Amino acid sequence: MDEAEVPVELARLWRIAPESRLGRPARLDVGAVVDAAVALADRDGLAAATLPKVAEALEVTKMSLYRHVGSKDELLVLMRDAAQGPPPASLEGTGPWRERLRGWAEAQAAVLERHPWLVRMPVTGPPSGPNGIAWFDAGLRALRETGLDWGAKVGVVMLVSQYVGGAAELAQGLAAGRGTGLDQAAAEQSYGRAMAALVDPGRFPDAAALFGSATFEATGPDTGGHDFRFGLELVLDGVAAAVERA
Amino acid sequence: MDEAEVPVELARLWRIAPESRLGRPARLDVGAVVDAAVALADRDGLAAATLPKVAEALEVTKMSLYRHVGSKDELLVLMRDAAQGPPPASLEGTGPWRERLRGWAEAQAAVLERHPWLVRMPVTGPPSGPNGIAWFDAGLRALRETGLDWGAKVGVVMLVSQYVGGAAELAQGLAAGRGTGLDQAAAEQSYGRAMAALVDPGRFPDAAALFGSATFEATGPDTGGHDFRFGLELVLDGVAAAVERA
DNA sequence: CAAGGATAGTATCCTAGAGATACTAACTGG
DNA sequence: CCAGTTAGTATCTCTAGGATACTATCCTTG
Repeated sequence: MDEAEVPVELARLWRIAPESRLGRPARLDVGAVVDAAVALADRDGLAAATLPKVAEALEVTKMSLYRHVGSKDELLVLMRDAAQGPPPASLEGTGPWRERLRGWAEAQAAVLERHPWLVRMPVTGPPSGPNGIAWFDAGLRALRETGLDWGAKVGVVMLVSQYVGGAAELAQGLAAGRGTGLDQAAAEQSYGRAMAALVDPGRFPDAAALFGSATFEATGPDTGGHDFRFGLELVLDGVAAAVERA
Repeated sequence: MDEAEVPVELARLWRIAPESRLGRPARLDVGAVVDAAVALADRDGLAAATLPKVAEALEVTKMSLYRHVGSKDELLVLMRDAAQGPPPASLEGTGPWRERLRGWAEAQAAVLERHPWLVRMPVTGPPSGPNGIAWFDAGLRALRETGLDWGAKVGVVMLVSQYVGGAAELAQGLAAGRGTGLDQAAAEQSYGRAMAALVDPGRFPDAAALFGSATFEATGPDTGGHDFRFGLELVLDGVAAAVERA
């Protein structure tokens, strides 16, 4: 635990305070800045979490934020870890790996529903914050009894995580379209109609058949959840095949 | 094929020219703008594809671009479709669905390698451009003989596509870290060391065990390809389970 | 063959964000 | 009480996206 080797950004992520009692006492700290930014993103989307707006929310000038976060990109990393939060205690229990991994995926989906902007955030690398690590750890723990090697476990955890993120992104994409008078049904109908006009059955036989089918007309609000389950079970089936092989 | 109902942005995506011979003839067209933007993104990343820079590359003022693309966001959509290009002819052949879907995924991975910035582009909805539709169509065609219903086929195609994108994103994230003198091995070693210092085996037993293992030290340049195959086969196993059920 | 309408491209403005620099303010320990 | 240390401020620059009002160039029609 030699913390001297840890770079500054990681120290901030893990909230390792230098504990210096010198100089002017701070009104702000990393947590306050990040919380304010997360609150803004929750309310008005990721684009609203700008340095000027965060500063205004904290009643402070923009530049003072740089005392605590280093850069906008670093703020984004901090925001992700903070918004994720720790994995819920309900994942602690024991049980068959499939149930546990399913629960893990659903818990992550719940987080993404609470903070929709998390989905659009660029992934800059492997998890490195305390909460990111905690989720990662929980995912690995679900696979503990499977006999998979480390590489496979990592692959499985990232695959499931990717799936959850992709599904959330898709759900959000479908849910967008309201806002300027068009409700979701109208948006989808207009998409379907335009596609029907553009997709030539000669060039794109299968796609045209899809758009010709009733698939894009009967999508109610519950479909998202149903589709999510379907894909998740598919992924879990794939994991099961790997587990049986090991 | 009533093209009157198609909104302007879709008309531009599909290159449906209004064919008006009136007025001053254009030096530019949608294709030229998009190609220039793609070239910039290929060379210097997505952030380099700004309206001023595209305009400079075309020796034209920034504002003239708005005659052809409508907005920056629309340009991004156009760029995606253009960069994807049509799916390769090699996917046309027939064969068992698993081989075909695998080939489809690999072809898509190749596109993402050629245009790395595609990975980071926000997904704004279902595919709507000609190339996006063509890829989608090819994916559906690979599943034609599986007996899956439309909803399942769509889910499978999107799942595989998501997987490819996620894997590419991960590969890029790992490949970043060079640039300021640190080569990849050094970056990974430094990441591993910092994590080893921060991840408390008491709080995060499985993650700590992972970082303690040799997993993060033995990753050569070929590992990406290997991991990609592993995850892809996993996904295909899941699809196989769904196909057998149908 | 000249208007005049239609379209392409330009010049100039504004807003907003990220960040650099140089400053002032507040505290603490010698 | 003062010198060093740290927190927050004021002001400036650069870059980007976009709005508006203009000029340039061409085709068509009278």
